[in-house]
Amino acid sequence: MNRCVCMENPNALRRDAEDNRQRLLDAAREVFGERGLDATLHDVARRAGVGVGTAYRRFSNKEELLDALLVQQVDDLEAALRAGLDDPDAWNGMVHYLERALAIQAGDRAIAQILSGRRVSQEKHDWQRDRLAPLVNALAARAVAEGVVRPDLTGTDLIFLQIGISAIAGTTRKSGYELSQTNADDLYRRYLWIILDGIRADERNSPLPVQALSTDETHYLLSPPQT
Amino acid sequence: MNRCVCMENPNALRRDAEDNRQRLLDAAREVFGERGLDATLHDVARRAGVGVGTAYRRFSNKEELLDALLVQQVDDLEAALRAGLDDPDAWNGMVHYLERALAIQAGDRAIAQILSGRRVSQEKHDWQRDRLAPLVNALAARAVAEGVVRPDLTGTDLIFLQIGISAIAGTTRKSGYELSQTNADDLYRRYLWIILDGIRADERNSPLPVQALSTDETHYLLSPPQT
DNA sequence: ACCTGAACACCGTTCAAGT
DNA sequence: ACCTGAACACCGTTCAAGT
Repeated sequence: MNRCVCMENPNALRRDAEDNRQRLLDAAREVFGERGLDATLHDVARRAGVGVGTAYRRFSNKEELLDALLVQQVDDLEAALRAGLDDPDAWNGMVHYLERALAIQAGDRAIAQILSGRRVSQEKHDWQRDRLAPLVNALAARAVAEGVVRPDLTGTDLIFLQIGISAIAGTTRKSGYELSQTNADDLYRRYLWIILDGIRADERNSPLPVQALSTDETHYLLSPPQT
Repeated sequence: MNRCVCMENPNALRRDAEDNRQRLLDAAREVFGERGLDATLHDVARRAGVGVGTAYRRFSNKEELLDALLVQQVDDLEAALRAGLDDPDAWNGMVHYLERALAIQAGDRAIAQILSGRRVSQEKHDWQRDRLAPLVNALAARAVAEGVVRPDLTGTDLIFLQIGISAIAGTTRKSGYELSQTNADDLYRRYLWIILDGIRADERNSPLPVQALSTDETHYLLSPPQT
């Protein structure tokens, strides 16, 4: 019996339930990471070695489970952002953040699909505004202040550009077969670097035709109120 | 009776069948354009005013129907490419092509979804290689030859960059509600222009970390042999 | 409390029955 | 020939029955 555990935290799951929850998360990360969002909850449950019903007892639906995975990724992104801000050089910090963020996204098919347009959860996306947004904004603002990027660059620009590159990475992600010399898995970095050249401060930069979105508008766009 | 028609072209569909085919294509363009790839064939058939079975008599499956829509879009893209090549100014021709191509893609949710990563048909994608690829390659090669873009730019780069921007457009495509001042529908153009600055010839351009893919490799990646 | 798997609804696809 | 819609399989989700 685990009375003490219960007394310490009355909300804690029973140990077997907690085990199953973790097993489901692990299985989900594998299955969705490999096969993308179209993978089946039946498959996830099978890989986790539990019944489908158990998945639905721990997560109210498929989206909730994906959301839980997203939260883990957001932890990683937050770490990457903080590392970027810690870099004494504003440009290097931004570049390293983008490299790291995209490596995370490119390695997980489901994440890439979500970021490149497929809606998932409508709620719970406070994460972006509350946790990541101030950090990306700071990263962009510092680079602007030091004059290393074009003066009209914003944090939301970085988000949208990440979305674009992530879509490219999702397309080039090899589905099993080998490609001649070039490693297609890294191809997205070519476009990251082209975009970095477009971001860099340069008197030849053209004035942009459309204003950037504010953080709130971006948040609203990426996770609109439920239908 | 339509004996003459039959004699002229023995493969022609009966008039009612041809009508239904067109009705299905129109309905499909509307439904998929509005709601994206997740829209139902039942819905398309209903909007077209025919039974589901009819859809399956004209198109062997959902992918085939989407393919038929793609073919129409490819006609438009080809026209945009030819117009770009006809422009006496290499840079303007390329920019106008990209603007036009992205306007087409941004206006259709299904197209944007397809381009930003969701696989559709495995066959029939000879179109890209056979019809569009030589034209994009020529557009890029001319700009390189005239020294208006970075010397390492290829036609396949334009394709992948389009994919990225298209993903951004798909994300910002408003789903019904208004956004303050900025028109979110046009936001993708902001990123097109940032990318154009990254593409433009400039001695400060950084060497790219990854080689471009050849046309054949790109084709292989975008429409691999069947599983 | 929690677990399981049969059962239901929905959508892609097929096919027997109609014209 | 072509059209139709009921019918089947598959996957998301629920729930009665078991521990």
